[in-house]
Amino acid sequence: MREEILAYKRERILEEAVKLFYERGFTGTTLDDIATELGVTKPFIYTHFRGKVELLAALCKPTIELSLEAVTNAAARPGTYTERLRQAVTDFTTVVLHRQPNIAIFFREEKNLSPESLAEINALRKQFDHVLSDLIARGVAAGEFDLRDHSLAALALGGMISWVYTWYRPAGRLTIEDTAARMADLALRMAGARVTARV
Amino acid sequence: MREEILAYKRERILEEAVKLFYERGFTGTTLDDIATELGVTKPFIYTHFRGKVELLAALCKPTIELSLEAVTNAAARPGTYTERLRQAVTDFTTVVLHRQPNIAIFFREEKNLSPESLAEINALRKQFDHVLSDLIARGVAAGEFDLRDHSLAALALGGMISWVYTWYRPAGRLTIEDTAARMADLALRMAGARVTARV
DNA sequence: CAAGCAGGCTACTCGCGGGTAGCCTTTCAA
DNA sequence: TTGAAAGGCTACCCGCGAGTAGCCTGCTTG
Repeated sequence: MREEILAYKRERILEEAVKLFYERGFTGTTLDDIATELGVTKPFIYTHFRGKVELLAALCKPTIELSLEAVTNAAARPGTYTERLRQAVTDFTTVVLHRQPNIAIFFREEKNLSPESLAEINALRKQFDHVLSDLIARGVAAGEFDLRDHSLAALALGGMISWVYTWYRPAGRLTIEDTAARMADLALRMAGARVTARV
Repeated sequence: MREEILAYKRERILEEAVKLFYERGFTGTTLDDIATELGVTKPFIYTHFRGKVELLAALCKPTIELSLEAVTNAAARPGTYTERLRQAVTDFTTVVLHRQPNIAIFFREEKNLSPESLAEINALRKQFDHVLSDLIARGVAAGEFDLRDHSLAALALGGMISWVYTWYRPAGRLTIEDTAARMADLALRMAGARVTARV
């Protein structure tokens, strides 16, 4: 019970930090701003986090982990490589869109992370690229995709999807599900997969 | 002559600012850092720029303008839409890669721009998306491309290319020209263009 | 009811860095 | 040779915000 309350407080702090960092930037947000928004004072935050940069890491890392999991699980599931890639892109897009602020903050505020946190996160990103690239390579080997440079394709594909954090608007004409599905169609087409819908 | 020297000094300041903002971030760089790197002192910078944020705007805006010009010129040139899209993607990628630090700084430090500068730049970006989206739409209408949602395709395509600023390494295995050419191939494939090379 | 403690707040410190006032030096013209 | 202006530097100010010391309150337990 006490543990749960502690965890809840942590969550609330992070929630508000995400909102403000997203709107005003990391340096544009003070700990007092966050505290005020929560109806508490600055020292309260220090009972839950070591400092401002730890806050930043705590809101970036789990999101990158989720992204990695999404593609890893999709790549490992049974089925054709086409199906797996569709799943990977769909799930990754979904993560990006559900965590849009966190993703945006990470890419913008990378330089404000501690070297240690950044190294950890970059290791995850490297894995991410590897898993995706590998999935595509196996699809090519199986004759499902038509590509010479699977590494480049993985980067292009990862970029196309990551980029949605810059333009997606929840109030816009596309839902998260629509967007994810269409990204998957575009991705399969880019990979040169045989059976593709008209996007 | 005096004008030229003035312009040269401005350029040198910007050059060093780009380098440091790229490596350490906008907030992580002090005006003293830039001055020291140039072998001058802080007030020297103030004889050429109003302040730190003006420096930031001065190094972002022209780069976005170049990007817009690249796609605008390509879209307006004669030839098939396939040729025009290839040109647009090639040229835009080339701009991004030649101005990689500037592009990176813009996307990271957007929140540190003055509202006025940001509004100006965002107007350019909106034009950019419109030109690209329109080019694709006309290609579809002409039967050259096969897409239902040209706006989404433009965003996906723009993202795929913009994203290269995050991963391209000048010392890596691909030259700027190679990268641009392959991006163009991927883009045409994504657009569903008829004649496409194996990427 | 007293003692102790957890949790949070008030009220500070202090370094950093953007921005500036005013001086000094060098150059050029008369 | 002197005067003046341009260009840059020294030396400062000052606000801001991260981080902290120590107090206060109210709840729990004996």
